[in-house]
Amino acid sequence: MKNPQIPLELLITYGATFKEYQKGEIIFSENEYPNYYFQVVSGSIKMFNTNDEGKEFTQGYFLRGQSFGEPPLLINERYPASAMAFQNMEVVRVPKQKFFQILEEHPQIQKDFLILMARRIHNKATTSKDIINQKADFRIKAFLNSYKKGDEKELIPFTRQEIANFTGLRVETVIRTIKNMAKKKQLEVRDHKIYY
Amino acid sequence: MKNPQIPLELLITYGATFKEYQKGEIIFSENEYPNYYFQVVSGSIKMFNTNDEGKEFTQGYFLRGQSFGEPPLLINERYPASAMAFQNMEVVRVPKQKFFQILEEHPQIQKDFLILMARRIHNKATTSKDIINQKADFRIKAFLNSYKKGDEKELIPFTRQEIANFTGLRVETVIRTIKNMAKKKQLEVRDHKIYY
DNA sequence: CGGTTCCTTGAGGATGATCAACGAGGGTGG
DNA sequence: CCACCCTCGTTGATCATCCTCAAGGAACCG
Repeated sequence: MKNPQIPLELLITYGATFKEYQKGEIIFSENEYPNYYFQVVSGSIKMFNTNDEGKEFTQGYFLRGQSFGEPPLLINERYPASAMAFQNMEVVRVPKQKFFQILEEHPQIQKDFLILMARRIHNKATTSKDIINQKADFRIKAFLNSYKKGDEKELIPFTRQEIANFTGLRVETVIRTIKNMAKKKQLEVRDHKIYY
Repeated sequence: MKNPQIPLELLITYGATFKEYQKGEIIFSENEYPNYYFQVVSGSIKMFNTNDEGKEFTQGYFLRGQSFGEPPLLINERYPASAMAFQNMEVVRVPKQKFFQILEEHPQIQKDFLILMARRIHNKATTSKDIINQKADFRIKAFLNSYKKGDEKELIPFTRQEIANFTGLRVETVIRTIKNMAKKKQLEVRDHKIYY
């Protein structure tokens, strides 16, 4: 695990336990009260909401080394979204009180969390403005840009459904829009795979 | 100023300066790099984005005592949105380096900021899910709920345009939807004023 | 090879956007 | 006090984008 939010060894000294999840399993659900601090050991998770009509909205993905679900823990509120294993994966967790204790006893870690939270807000503000009030192709471009690593054209490892869930669009709209973008040379589709 | 994020006296010992803005004046703009830590002394500000077609999206309002624009400051990034005086108002500000110094020298304040950032994320996650993927009346209800203080029916102090900017809708849509909600007794409109 | 997941296409529909006027109320200066 | 202006609210008509529904097709995996 590279650059874990909190080193595993440290977590272990505070009584951390490890747990495996199969792809699709729920780690916690919207509206529950948090009891643990979580970190991804391997694999990744998806944070998401489901609306009245069953349509899903993806708040974000969390990869190996990243912590997730801390804000509600810090402010004693219910989870605003659910967390699901996006692949077979492993998490490490410590009980709430232990987490607070870690923050107290390790000022540098507390500071790291302040920076992390700031980064998350920045991210969410950017994502919001890129989705709300924007046309389908703009939303998709914003998504692709944010998940792109380098400058070269690269394979986008998300299904059209996943892109739809993240951008607040429907699969069919994503398919048609992407086709259009390909026609305008804004991206490439080879073998149903998207390169951007 | 009640419950200011950082007490004014303390800010002053770190060289804070005060500045007044007229309603509509810009305090900082999207894409600029931050140089100051800001706090509202009186009045309020609006954080917002403008899209290609000039349509505005309101990220949030910040009232007296609240700090704003800290996340980009903490992570050395550009502002993702602009800040404008929503009324005639006053801010207090300290230079970036002084702000970091305050955090270093006052652990309790650093902790307060961690909590504050967590609260903001929680808020943004909630707002996102209430806007993206939702129908007009749901968006408006979510907005009204979030800005409502008590349990009694109360006057909503926002224009329809402001509601539109916050919910990602158009004024006309807000007007028509509110009219409809009034017909369904979900709120009241007397003298053009909204009670909810 | 069969099942599962993902992708695709077309037709039709609905919600919200756009455009163009106009109305209402409040404040200001003559 | 009245006229004017400015901001905000309102309405109707038309339009566009995206959604919905329904039906297959393609790719991949065990």
